[in-house]
Amino acid sequence: MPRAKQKVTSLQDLADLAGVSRATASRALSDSSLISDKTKSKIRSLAQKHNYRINERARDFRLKRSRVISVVFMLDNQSEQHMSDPFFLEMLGGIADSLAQHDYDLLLAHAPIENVEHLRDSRVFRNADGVIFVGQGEQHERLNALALEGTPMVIWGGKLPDKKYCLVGGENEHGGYLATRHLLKLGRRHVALCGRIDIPEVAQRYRGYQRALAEFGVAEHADLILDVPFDMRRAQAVFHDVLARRIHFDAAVCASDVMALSAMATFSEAGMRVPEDIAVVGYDDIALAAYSRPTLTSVRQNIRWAGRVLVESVLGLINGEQVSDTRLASTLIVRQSCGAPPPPPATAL
Amino acid sequence: MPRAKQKVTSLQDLADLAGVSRATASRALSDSSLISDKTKSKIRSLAQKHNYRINERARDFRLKRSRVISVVFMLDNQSEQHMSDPFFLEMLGGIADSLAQHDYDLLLAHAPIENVEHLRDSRVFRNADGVIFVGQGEQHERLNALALEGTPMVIWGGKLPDKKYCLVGGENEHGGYLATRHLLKLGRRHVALCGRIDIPEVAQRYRGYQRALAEFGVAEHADLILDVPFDMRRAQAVFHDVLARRIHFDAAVCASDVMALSAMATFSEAGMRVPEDIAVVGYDDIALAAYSRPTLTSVRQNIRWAGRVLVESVLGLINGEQVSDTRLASTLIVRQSCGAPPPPPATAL
DNA sequence: GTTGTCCTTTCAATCGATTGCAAATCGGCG
DNA sequence: CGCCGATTTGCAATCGATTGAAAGGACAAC
Repeated sequence: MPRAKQKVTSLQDLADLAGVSRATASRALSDSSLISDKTKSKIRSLAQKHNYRINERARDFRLKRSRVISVVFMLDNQSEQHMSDPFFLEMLGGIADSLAQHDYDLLLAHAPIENVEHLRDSRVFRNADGVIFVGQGEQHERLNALALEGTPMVIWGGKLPDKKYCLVGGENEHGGYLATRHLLKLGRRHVALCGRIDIPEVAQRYRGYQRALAEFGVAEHADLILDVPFDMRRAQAVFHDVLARRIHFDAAVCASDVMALSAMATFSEAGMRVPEDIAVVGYDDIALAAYSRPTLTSVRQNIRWAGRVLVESVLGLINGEQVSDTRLASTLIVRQSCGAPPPPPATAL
Repeated sequence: MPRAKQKVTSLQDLADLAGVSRATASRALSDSSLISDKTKSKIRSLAQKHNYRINERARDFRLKRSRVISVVFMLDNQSEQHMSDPFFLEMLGGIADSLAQHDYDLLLAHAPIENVEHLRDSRVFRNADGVIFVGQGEQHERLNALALEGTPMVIWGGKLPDKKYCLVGGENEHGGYLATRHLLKLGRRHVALCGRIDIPEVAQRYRGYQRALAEFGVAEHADLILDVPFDMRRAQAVFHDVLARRIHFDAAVCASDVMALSAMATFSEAGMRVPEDIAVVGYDDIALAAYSRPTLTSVRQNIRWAGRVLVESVLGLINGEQVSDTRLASTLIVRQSCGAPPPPPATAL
């Protein structure tokens, strides 16, 4: 009958109850080999009976750790911070679940892709044992500098030659290749690539795009490399502009599903038929992609797994382990019709 | 020239540097009236010069607070936790921004709608100064009990008569009314209501639905009240089933945009024309709603503002203030065509 | 010179844990 | 009984801040 007479809140209370010292109680609970089994079990059962729970904040303070990991989303919008892509939610869900499993808290933050410097002295770095960046933006150099300062740090993004940080990323080259090849196989010969080439992940997909073109003997055309931002509104503006400039293309590889949906809407708005006139392929395979009309073909990466890997990598760094980079597989999901493939594994939080 | 000779990490270091005691340094930094201006400015400039930052964890420990607010998403899926709705991301973004502004951390968690009990003894409650619940699920009683235990707690949801907790919610009755009236005005007479009536928010919208029907002299039909879960996959199954049962309806009010998109896809998959045969109205007005074909009419609530209000309410409770409930306005967004209204304010994180 | 007042500053306890080292206890053996 | 070594437990410092109470100093009045 676990009925507490009076609240046992501190280790001292528990120790008093057991008639031992605080030190003994502490060691008993942490299963130190210094304590006899008899004492251990006595203290443990008392703790249970009085519903004692260690004050984690006190312990963390003493041990000079925080059990907090900061998660920084790098957003490509200069002025206002926008984060409307379900991709982020899926990634966040994967990270959050995994952190919870390891008894870590998560501190959510965002940074504009053009400057992470202000994070250095913020809670993001000061109050956390480690940091996960989602996206590199254009901050490669600054991220390198931050990594060298010692805070354990892992980044989701694309590999750059001189990187000093631990990286987790998808097979972007392969993904770009798959998407492009898919369209070429369908007979398209004027395939646009939409995204910001100065973002490492997109740059890699661009290489895959080039490889596919080469394989099919199709010449690359500079006009078809479109600098489209991830932000929905601004993406739409760019697509409008592209149409206005009467650039001729019959297919588009987009850097995200949201971008693809945005493209599809803009194109059909302008009177073109999708996919008859312009076929579109997205990236990420978000759950909603299955519900668009026409349904969206997309390159899937296992984002939830990516979250788990990011967490395990940063915890490894915290424990002083040698952590190597990880590359996650990319697969092309071709959707025939809405009902056919069941909606992809939805984002669990 | 802010050049630190040796690291000044603790208050003690700073005090030594200034030739005062730790107590004086502490008071100087917190602007206590006990300290003379001269001393204050001396200590402050020293702190600046040596780049001293207070150890927040130590302070929080001393002050027995955590500066963490838990955010719990209540999900309606029994088995696996799914959270694919961009609505959550928008809400989370609003909450996260607002918490950051007040220098609070956020601890992300989820709970199945059928049981929040396990949270009681988890970090969610033990390590946080307050808790925000997004959704009530079917946990009204348990939430009441938790609220009475003393942890500051605010809930996003629908008002229930005997609630003991602080509530923030939308004008659900009005929203349901607007959506239904919109369809009735278009001449539809067999309007289905899709959602789970046992969830308070949906129950309120149902009342608005009834009011609109009554206003147009349309009889309510029990067959048209469809028990559709929020989860995309399961929603789709229900819509399939409804079609199989040959229930006749020419319009649907859905409890979320994701549900509406799911409905539209299923219906057109089955050969019906949307909106000619079945018109659909969603709820939340997520950014992607503007990009669906046909575009989705939806009821908008200002979710980012809701996040801010939730945060301010829970902080108010923490400060011992009397905090009253808040109701946010709902407006119907009728979309004519994709490009016409610019995409709604995207979700900022 | 002594006393009283007011303004500053310091002393020292405290929050709840961990841990190196010293001390106590125990059992066994000469 | 005394001693020894091994095992078990306790002492006390420590992490970095806050804060009530006491002490110190300056200055004016008596």
